[in-house]
Amino acid sequence: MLTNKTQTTNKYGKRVPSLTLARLGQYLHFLDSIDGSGAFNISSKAIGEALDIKPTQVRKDLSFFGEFGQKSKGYDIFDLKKVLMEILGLNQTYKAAIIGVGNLGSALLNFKSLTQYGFKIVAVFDNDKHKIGMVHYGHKIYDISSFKDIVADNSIDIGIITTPGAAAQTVADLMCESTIRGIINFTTKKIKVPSFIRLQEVDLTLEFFAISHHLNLK
Amino acid sequence: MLTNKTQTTNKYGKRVPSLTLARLGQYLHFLDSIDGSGAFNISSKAIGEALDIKPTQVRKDLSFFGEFGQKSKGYDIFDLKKVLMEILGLNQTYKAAIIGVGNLGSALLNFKSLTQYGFKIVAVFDNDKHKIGMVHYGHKIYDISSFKDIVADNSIDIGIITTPGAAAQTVADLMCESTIRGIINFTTKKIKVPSFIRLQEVDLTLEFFAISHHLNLK
DNA sequence: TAGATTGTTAATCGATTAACAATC
DNA sequence: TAGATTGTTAATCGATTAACAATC
Repeated sequence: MLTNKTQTTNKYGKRVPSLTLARLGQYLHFLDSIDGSGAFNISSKAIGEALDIKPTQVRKDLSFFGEFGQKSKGYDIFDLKKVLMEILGLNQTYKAAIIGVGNLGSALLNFKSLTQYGFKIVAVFDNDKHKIGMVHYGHKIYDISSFKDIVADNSIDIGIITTPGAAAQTVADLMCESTIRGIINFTTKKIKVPSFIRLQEVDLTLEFFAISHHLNLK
Repeated sequence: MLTNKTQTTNKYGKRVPSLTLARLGQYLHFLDSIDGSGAFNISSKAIGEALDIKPTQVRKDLSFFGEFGQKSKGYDIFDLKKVLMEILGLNQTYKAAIIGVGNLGSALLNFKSLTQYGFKIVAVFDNDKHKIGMVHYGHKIYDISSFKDIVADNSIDIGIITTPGAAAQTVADLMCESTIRGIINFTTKKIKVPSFIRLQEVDLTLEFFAISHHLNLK
């Protein structure tokens, strides 16, 4: 979940709120969606209106990284997209491994947006004897016991945890001793990792709870 | 994504930050995980340590809704679970519809945690002629054109959008004219809904961007 | 009693936003 | 020039946290 808890520091040493980071991603999505519509420039006002964000917030977010606009013209769509992709580290590709080939793991395996932005799933693991060895959507499912070797051989950057919650910490520990430097945990169990690992916890049930809480008030 | 943007008001009229709401869900998950371990009480300190949250934050979050602890003892695990479930509206069941039977839609269809907490998927829709009529994990896939009737007949509460982004707003509009009062949008396209609808936007690519941004700095 | 732990107050911290000078 | 829009400053707003009295 993208909260304002974790912060990063940009290349100039400035602290960047992680909510800013989340919004930069939204800006990129929006620019992608209007690209090719004929317009060349866009204002912070227009971006803000589309995304329900104040224009000052848009400009402030960008100001952490430089000056990219032109007074009275706004931002060049193509240039801003390039800038955002650079900020978000999307000017290179990343190798990811999925651990836990359930429904969610399979969904991520086929998630087109990931490929589009340069995230490549290069290995898939499970501990279920019935699944190991199977070819699943073009990916051979490996035994979790061969995790260390395969991750090292492929110098994998990102680990995706889609196991049952009970296995999350064990899997995370395994990842932390490998080349993996970023982890996305899709289980409802919080995990602990050393500070040199970037961790994103994505708990989908919390999104449903926010809805049920709200509906229940009525 | 659970940000601190949307707020709700509790039954006493107090404003509740939505980050508080997200944490309440985490507390519940944690209590679920230690339930049956033999302990009867737990302190805010212990909850905080497990979830990497300050004990004062835990107590503050709970204080929006009442006083549930006992001085020098902490909280009764069973009682606190009950309280959290009530706050989160989990003392009843909800009927949900999924629109878009791709990989993510299928994953949610089989998401055990949802059933566990009382979210029941009662109808599944798509606009793909090849999918319509098929029985998918026990659910017949309906034509999106029959959406209005089926949602009304089943008085569905929650709409889950797992279509391609391009269809998100159209689908959302359809939902807003139905009995649906809560929407979860899994596409990367932001949608607009009237203020009486609770909207949760879940953009999974943003979680990957947070990782790539971080790895790219190194 | 001493120790543990609550609930709440007040201080601090950080993020958002209004205002505005600069300028294309 | 007048209008549009930037980048930044300073004010505001809101969330987190330290401190502590209360009390089991």
